[in-house]
Amino acid sequence: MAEYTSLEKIRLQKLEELRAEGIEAYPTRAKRTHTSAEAIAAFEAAESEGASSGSTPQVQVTLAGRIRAIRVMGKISFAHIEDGNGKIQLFFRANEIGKERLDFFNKMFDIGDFIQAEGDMFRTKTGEITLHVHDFRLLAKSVSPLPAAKDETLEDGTIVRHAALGDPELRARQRYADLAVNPDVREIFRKRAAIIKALRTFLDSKGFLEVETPILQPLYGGAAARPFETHHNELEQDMYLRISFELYLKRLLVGNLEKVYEIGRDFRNEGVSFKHNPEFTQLEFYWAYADYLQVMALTEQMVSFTAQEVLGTQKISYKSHEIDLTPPWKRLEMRDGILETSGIDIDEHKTAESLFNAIKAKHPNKTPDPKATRGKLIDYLLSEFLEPRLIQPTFLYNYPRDISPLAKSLPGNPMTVERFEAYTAGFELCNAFTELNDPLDQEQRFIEMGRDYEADDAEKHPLDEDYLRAMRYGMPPNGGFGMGVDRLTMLLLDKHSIREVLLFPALRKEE
RNA sequence: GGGUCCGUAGCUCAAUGGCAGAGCAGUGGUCUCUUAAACCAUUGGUUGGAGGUUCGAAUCCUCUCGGACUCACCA
Repeated sequence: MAEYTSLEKIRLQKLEELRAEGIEAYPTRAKRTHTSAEAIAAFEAAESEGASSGSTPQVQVTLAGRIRAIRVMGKISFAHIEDGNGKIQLFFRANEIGKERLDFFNKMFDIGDFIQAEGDMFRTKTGEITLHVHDFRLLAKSVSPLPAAKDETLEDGTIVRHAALGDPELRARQRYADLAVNPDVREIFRKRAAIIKALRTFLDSKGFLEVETPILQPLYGGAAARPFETHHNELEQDMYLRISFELYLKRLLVGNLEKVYEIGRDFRNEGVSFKHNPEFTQLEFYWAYADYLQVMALTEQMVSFTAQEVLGTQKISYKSHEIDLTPPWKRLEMRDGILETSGIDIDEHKTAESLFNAIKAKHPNKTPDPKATRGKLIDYLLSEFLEPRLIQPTFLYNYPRDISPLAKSLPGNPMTVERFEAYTAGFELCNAFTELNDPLDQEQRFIEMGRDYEADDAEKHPLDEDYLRAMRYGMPPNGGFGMGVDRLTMLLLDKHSIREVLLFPALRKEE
């Protein structure tokens, strides 16, 4: 049972008064002929027409929206309402609607209420295009006051928001309130939708088929992450929420679907941070007869296309960095990048022990994990030395085999696989490789993986026999790709926390 | 999970051991072109929660809840 604040009690009192007067506070139907933007455009058009013919513009509209500000001035009142397309001012005057109706508006309507108002458009003395209200009605009463900000329009047209809802927890927990009072937050999610649409448009245009694979899986795989576990009662079996799409999408290549992609949710039962949420949106595609170099070329096209579609430019700003997404992006072999930044040539250290000693000798203050595999040490060098310097989009390619169990080795170089990651603004954007399609090699890698993780029960990975069975039928050579859509959104919109680009990020439950 | 920091009115924020405050919002009033409207008056608090130290705690201590940043983890 909700406990009401004093402000809410006042509004509940108003609801009772409305009911007593026989006024429905939540009518079933609303009417609107124009959005705020359409009404303003219609009036401007009528104005310019009137300028040539000499007539006064006549534009009758019915608007609907949420009250954001009320200014009562004796026998007139002003209000601003906001709808999905913007704001517009309402002008109430006793001359037209009568003193009684004006008092009714002043007394019974609050910021946050939804209102329907009809009248004709005009320009106020200060030039603002405004609705001259002849009739109005309540569409929905707001019981709880919105954490409403006040917008100040400066002389140069910039809008300063005062007392805006700012508490990051409250904004995420009550995203509905955040969205209601912060138009720029709504804009983030419009752009996010545009990003996903652009990705689809791009892949569709390249002949990829969008598919949907199981989220609820009897086995999980395709990434190194702990899964969420659940249980199916009727089947009497444990199930997992997927941690990647990879193994199912590649089964489709076995089935002769040559180019497939999926955009959907992955779930990883791991830490939460500014770039990690337990559920996140992933894009993966698999492309038969392509290799990682072709995937690289497609990646830079796809990301630059998306930026162009959504932002109208390929030059973006992230934190204080100016980043140019125009292809081609820089290509840097991982070995060279690590050598340049750390002074260590990983090819000269074929074992974990040798590489560990080299790191300690060269960088005594660094603390790599002495139990790490060679691949993990290389990953450590990458994140310590190289990653922070990769500001402009860069493909880092050729990765150690033992941290890439699903990727194919370079011909003649079994220690290294054909894999790349794209880095921008110092963080990883995507991960791709020439996919391993040799069922016997794959089985061997799974067994090796099992051995590597044996000590660490939490990261123990099941061997997916069905995936191997599929692969034994024959899988075409192919290139595969995965990208966090949330991360791409952060990059393109210059947002520095994943929570800013998720409508409802994971939060601890209240109380 | 570790470290650092934060939590005060519906919102934004003051008060650093000595009477819990301001602006906005709200309520009552003046006001027929305002726009962060203005002006006059006024309501509003278990200072996240529990315990402790003290003559006295928003302030210091312990525990706890929630969050931010950061580290670890995250093929």
